Amino acid sequence: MPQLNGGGGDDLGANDEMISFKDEGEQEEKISENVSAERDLDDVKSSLVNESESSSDSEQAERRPQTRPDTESYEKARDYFSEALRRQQDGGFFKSPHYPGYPFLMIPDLTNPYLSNGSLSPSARTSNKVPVVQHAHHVHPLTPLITYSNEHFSPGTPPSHLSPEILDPKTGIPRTPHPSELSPYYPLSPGAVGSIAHPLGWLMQQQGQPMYSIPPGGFRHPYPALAMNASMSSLVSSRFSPHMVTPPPHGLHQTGIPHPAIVSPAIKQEPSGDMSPSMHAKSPVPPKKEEDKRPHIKKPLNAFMLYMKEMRAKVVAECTLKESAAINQILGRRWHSLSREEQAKYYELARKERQLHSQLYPGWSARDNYGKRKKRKRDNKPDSKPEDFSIRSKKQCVQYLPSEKMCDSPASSHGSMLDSPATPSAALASPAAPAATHSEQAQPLSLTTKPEGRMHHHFSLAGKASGSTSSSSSSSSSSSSSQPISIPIGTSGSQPTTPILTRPIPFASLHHSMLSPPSPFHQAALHSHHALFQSQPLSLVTKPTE
DNA sequence: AAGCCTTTGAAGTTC
DNA sequence: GAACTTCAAAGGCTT
Repeated sequence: MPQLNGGGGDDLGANDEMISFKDEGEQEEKISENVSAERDLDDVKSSLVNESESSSDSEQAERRPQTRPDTESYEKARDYFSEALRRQQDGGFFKSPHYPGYPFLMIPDLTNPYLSNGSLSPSARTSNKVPVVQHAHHVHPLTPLITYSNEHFSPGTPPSHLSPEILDPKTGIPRTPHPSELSPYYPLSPGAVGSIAHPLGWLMQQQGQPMYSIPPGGFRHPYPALAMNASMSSLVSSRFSPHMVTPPPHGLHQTGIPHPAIVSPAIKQEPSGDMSPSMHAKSPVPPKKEEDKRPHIKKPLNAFMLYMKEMRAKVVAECTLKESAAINQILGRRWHSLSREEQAKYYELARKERQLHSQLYPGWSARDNYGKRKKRKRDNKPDSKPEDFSIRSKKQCVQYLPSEKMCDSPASSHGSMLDSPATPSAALASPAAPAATHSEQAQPLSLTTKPEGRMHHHFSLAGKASGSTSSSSSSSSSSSSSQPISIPIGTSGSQPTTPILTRPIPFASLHHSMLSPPSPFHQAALHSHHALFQSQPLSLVTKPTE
């Protein structure tokens, strides 16, 4: 699969673009971004502090220790990360790649690829926690889009693009590199497969982790029948394991390489790490098991998810905050503050992901996962009135921004929309994907339309939707998603914060601005606007701005 | 142990 | 077709 390294195809261009290093200006941007991140963090932190303050002292006493266990390792990792950052800023050897983490160059994933499915390690959750910072710690600063090009890897291995075949570390037999080896995004499961020299093997070894194995005889493309172009193969390498593709009649799939997008329910129940690798290698899906036992094929990640995956470690490394919810808020804001070009890259990646996913799992549909996740029922009164919201939600919201600022709020919304890969570039971002779906077409604009829609949802929630028990969760999520700037305070339980609010962003104007590329002036204004916003605390909303 | 929280986006379902 | 819902990641927190 030589093309993995840029064998050509339209992907290459995109990949090249994506793996290109940032220039000086971008470096500066990064730095300032870090600064703004600090502010973001401060915002969130302050909200957390407030939250803590609302809690009893004893609660705080109990909580703090809980967040300390990793402190030491975290500090170390942080130091390491800082060092890496410093190097980046020095413009030296370690320069920040455009997509430091993408595709999915998350070390934790490496060590626990599909840990989530429990196939490899004792506890996905546990194993995932500590390394949060280890991303920074172990992600080689020179590892950009591995998926698209692994040439940045393997300090000790010759770049595969130099030779289509690589030697099997075990057998010494030349073989074609398996996609999985090329991209750590979807790291192989050490337990599932023996030990192959992963491009990040040096890292793995560094951690004392087992290397990935390959089946005797080396790798072969598991799905020869699967038509794949260069772009696909590159993605396949990272994200979608062939497992779920039409089951190979003769077991080529028996490489047993777990795919990140696949989670076997059965396996999930089996957290023990003593599961024999062969078990996975043989057949991830017991023939007898049916529907419910079918491996769970995850949805392809959307642009934001890709962005989050890549940036999470960075944000986490920048602060001591580890709560994903808080981190996600920051990331959400950052996402909106990204330039449309930057977002466009992620949209493009997401588009490819979807494309690849659809080709790998032709029969798969999001419907397959629909309603599978068990939701804890909450005691929201089905017949609660809209007003009940404020009453029901014990959490309070802090107003972070002057009310008038809320209007253009920013960073999150306003700016984002303007900066987001709006149409024109949207075309660039998610260009007429082959068979572009309606959703795809609306994709870049969704940023704009969503808030409105959700607002709707929110209001209706109070009225109609509130009736559904399951809606509580989603509603909370939805409502809050429409106002990422609102942070709940107070802890009383997990009652969803239902800050209703929203950013009164004139849809029409937003839409308009999205339809027409921002002028340089506009851009400049936006940037200053972002700067302003970012220097401001989160804005709040406790009540629906009906 | 399972689910919540939190984010955006895609795609599902419902009306 | 609009509105609403679910899931994707992640990890601390809650139930």
